[in-house]
Amino acid sequence: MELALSLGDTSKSFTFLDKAVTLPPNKDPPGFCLAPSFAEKRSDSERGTASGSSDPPVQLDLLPFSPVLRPQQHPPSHLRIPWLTQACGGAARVLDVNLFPAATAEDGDDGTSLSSSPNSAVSPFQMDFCTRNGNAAEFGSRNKREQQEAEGRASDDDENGSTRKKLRLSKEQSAFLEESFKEHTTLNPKQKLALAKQLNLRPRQVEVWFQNRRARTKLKQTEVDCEYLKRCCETLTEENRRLQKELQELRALKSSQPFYMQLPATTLTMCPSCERVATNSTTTNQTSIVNNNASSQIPVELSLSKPRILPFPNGQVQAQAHQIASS
DNA sequence: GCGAACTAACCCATTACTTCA
DNA sequence: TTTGAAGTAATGGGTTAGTTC
Repeated sequence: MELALSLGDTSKSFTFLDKAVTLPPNKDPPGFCLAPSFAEKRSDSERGTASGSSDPPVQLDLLPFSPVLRPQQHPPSHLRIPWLTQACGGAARVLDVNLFPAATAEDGDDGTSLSSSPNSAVSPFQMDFCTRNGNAAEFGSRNKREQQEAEGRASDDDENGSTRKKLRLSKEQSAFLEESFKEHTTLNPKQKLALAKQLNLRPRQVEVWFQNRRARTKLKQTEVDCEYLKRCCETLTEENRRLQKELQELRALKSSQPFYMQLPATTLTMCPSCERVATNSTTTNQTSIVNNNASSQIPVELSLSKPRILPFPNGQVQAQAHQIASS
């Protein structure tokens, strides 16, 4: 897979709940957005809204774009991200929480209730597909095993937990969570509950999925960074090798041409008219002229950079060189 | 105002399980 | 059929910040 890392301002396009998503309509999604930086702790207010971070985000573009759902194409009509549905003017309808008796009874392991809050983000969701009592067939392409898992999920959850059951999320669930993650990498409690309800999962599962997803994102970012630093290191090593070689050559040149040794100057320039070399000392701020008649070498700048011919910077220096040479 | 206790949310390392070559 | 690697859901501990007393 080809990876491309781009740094830029991306988070502004992605808002939460109250603003539309500004994905280009006929263009591929902007890739894999990493914002905010996971190296930083967020304040609780930021956690609560999952937006409004003033820190410039880091965008990681993973190419080719992973085959996750696009808002225009996916998810299917029965799987709408609540905030997207609301923002994009989808056919959202008021959710009657009484449709989810099992959910209100269960309501997740975090002990929060979502049934009665008038401000709950749950209410305007389009909830066409499933309820907590496990009508797993509505996930469409879910296979038999997944259906069995979904049907047995509630009972498994209520067991004493002696054995750790690992439930595989269905493709639709994963895609839906992925799409949500693209919009915001953290969830507030209401969003978490809403997602859990829509996906027929426990809030804890949604929470864990987002945690693991953030961890995977960070891991990918680390790999990209590592690769980038590796290339930087290789480039610098090569550059260092080249400079060392150049330094050796210059030292050899100096030893074979002793007159260079007398020069405190770091810059040698040649007067194009008299063909004399002028040295511009940076330490003494004094210009001296060396007769170049017997020398066949080109004037060079004695530095650790690539040697190059130096023109006289201006006529004043050239006149000064003439003056010193003639005196 | 200050600090201890509590809580919630998160990150991180790790485990446990599933899938696939 | 077996097996090891990779992927990932889940767990537990630690940290941080907000709230309450």
